[in-house]
Amino acid sequence: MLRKVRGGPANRAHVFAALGDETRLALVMRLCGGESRSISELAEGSTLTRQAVTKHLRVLERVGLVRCVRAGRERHFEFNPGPVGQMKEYLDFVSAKWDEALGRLKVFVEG
Amino acid sequence: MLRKVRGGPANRAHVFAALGDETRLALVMRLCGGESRSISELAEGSTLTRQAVTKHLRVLERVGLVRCVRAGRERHFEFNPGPVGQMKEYLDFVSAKWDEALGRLKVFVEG
DNA sequence: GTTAAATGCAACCTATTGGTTGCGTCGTTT
DNA sequence: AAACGACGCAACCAATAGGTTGCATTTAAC
Repeated sequence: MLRKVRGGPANRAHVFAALGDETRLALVMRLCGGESRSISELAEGSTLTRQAVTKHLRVLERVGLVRCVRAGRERHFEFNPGPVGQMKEYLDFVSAKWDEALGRLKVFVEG
Repeated sequence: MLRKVRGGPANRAHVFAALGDETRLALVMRLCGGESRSISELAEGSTLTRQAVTKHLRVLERVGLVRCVRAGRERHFEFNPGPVGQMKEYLDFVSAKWDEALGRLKVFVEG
């Protein structure tokens, strides 16, 4: 994935990297439905260990894609949409730059 | 990044993982401007070796974010917008599901 | 036909990932 | 207070990522 950046906040690459794993993608899919879940709940359906799921949740939490709130002896994780917006902004920028380039090419070809 | 999936086409996680690296993010930024560049050109501005840049380009190529066309003794890499669209679709789906959940919550709270 | 440039290929190295197991801790529950 | 449930922490492991170096190959240029 990514080398850890000492103390730095999550940059774009880290956010993309956080989604660059099937397990974490599946976790986000489950959590974006609105209901927050405990670690054990999230691990229950999976073939993975609870600790493995915990590690993935931490990765998602570091980049802000999920946040965790303590509830008694459980930790409930819920989706946080902020970074998704950031990613879309980046992708839109790339698309726009590409479309603009295509536009220039068209003008050039057509005279 | 991701364990290699034997023979399978690039799934969503692989595409996100491909952007989960600062160097590759920078490469995409340079290439989405429209002009295709050779490996040496792309390596020139970088602190990295040509071979390192080559490896990153292959990662981007595997998921379809760039494609390569041979031109004499050079290989020119150009941006390909397809996977960006796929990523946006996924992110839009997640956002929509989240907004829908918020909507249900609002209805529940307001009676 | 040499030479030089752009690239391919393979070996190698280190740090990180993704996963496990074992055990300690902290709240709940009875 | 004892037992159980959800969790944190640390050690450990195999595989991969990211990077390097060295050398062979192709192609352009002189």
